[in-house]
Amino acid sequence: MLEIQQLRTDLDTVTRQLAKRGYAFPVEAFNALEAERKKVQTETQELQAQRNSASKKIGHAKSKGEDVSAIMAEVANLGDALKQAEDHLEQIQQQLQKILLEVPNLPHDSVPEGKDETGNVQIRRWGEPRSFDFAIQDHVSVGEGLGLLDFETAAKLSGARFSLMKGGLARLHRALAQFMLDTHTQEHGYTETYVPYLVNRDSLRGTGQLPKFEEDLFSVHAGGANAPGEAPAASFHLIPTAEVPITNMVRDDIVPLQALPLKFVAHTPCFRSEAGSYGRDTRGLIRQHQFDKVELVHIVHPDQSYEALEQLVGHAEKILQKLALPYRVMALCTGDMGFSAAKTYDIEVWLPAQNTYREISSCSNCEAFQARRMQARFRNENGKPALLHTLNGSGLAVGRTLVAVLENYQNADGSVTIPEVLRPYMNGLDQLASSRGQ
RNA sequence: GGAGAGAUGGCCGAGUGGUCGAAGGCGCUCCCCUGCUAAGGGAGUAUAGGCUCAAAAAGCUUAUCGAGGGUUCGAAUCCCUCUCUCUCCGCCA
Repeated sequence: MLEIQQLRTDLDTVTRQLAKRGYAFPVEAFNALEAERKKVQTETQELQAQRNSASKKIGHAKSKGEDVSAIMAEVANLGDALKQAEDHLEQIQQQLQKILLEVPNLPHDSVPEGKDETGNVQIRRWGEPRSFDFAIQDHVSVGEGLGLLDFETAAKLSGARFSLMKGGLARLHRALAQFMLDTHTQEHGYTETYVPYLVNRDSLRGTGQLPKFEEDLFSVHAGGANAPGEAPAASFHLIPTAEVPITNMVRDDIVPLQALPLKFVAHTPCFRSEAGSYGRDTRGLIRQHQFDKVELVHIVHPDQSYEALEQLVGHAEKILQKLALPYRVMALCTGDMGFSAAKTYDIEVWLPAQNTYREISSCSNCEAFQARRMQARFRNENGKPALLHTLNGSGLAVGRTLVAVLENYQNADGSVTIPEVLRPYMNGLDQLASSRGQ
């Protein structure tokens, strides 16, 4: 959410900035509502002041045993007018709020301008893609060839965009998550957290998924999807990312200055409806309704958020470096950034079967955008509450990391070498060999 | 699931219709006092808005006592709904 003051005083800048990311701010509707709001709010508050002072007088008079009928008469007609004014004001403010909640964040000055992903800018590249002297397979063929990856059964259990892993592959998946958690907690100073996978609507509003992206979420209702008479507010939503529960830890809080920065990591499943992505990445593990992710969140002093963003990306990169997986870091352009982000780096890992780099992490500084929605504050140097800055990034998407391992570490005989750093998590195993159902 | 109790400022806690944004205490800030420390005295100490203003300062004003609704000229206080916490019972991984 943007600052309403900024919209009132500097609307031109705001609309220009938003236009960079392809968002047309409804200037006229906003200005009309604002003018109306100002008028009605003043009226309402005047009426309230009248009522309050009359009521006070009645109180005084009564305590002295005086007659109050004269003052009562004075206020008699106030009620209806006041009620009407209050209702009107409420209605206007809801409309303003609706506009505000759907406006994306302003891009930081350093964000390259562009319309879509073709406008993203490569910042750096790490590692050299391995050259293969045999015909490579994609991760699906590798996994199925090993007998450890089974989409057919997953489809029977749930449907499309679900997966089933077995044996060494399931273990490798777990090993990756453990390895990531251990690295971030032991080497990067994150506090490990275990968080709810079902969250309420306030949390989703706080991080920006609601109200605009409802169709991307799965929701659940106690007692079944059609629980009679159940209000939508009583429903839960499955987290699309651990960013939601972790970041909302500080919602409605005032964090002491000396507690900053807060750095949390969590390994959670993520659930996405993938509405609107029909036909994209239908094969394999790349785009699933359910996937695991190790998420990093920073809650920081506003002066430090850009420094924190660089650190955050570095922490995610570290995982790929340890796994010796080639990647590149992209600065997303204005047109490709997510709703809440002021600046985003994507990390893209090399997938030999696709002969390209694919997103495996997205690290964003949301500045005060989420904090304002969440009323997440800290007590600043002057002892005054001020909005925090929030950042989040994948460190990394576990399923996609598994894909990268399967493809980059595959061998001619269909086996997969297990990266060094994962072997301690695999009971010393050094490769996934063609399974006879272990 | 059943029965009961509760939710008040940074914290504790008083307050059952009127001068209450809220006693008192703790904490914190500033000042005074005191060889140092400790103790003591005084003052201050919520948040988010709106309006006036070029702006700041300042002033005026509104809202907020878990959330939402209602009664009333007036609600922390009365009524309704919800959320959460605690105690006991039941069930359960």
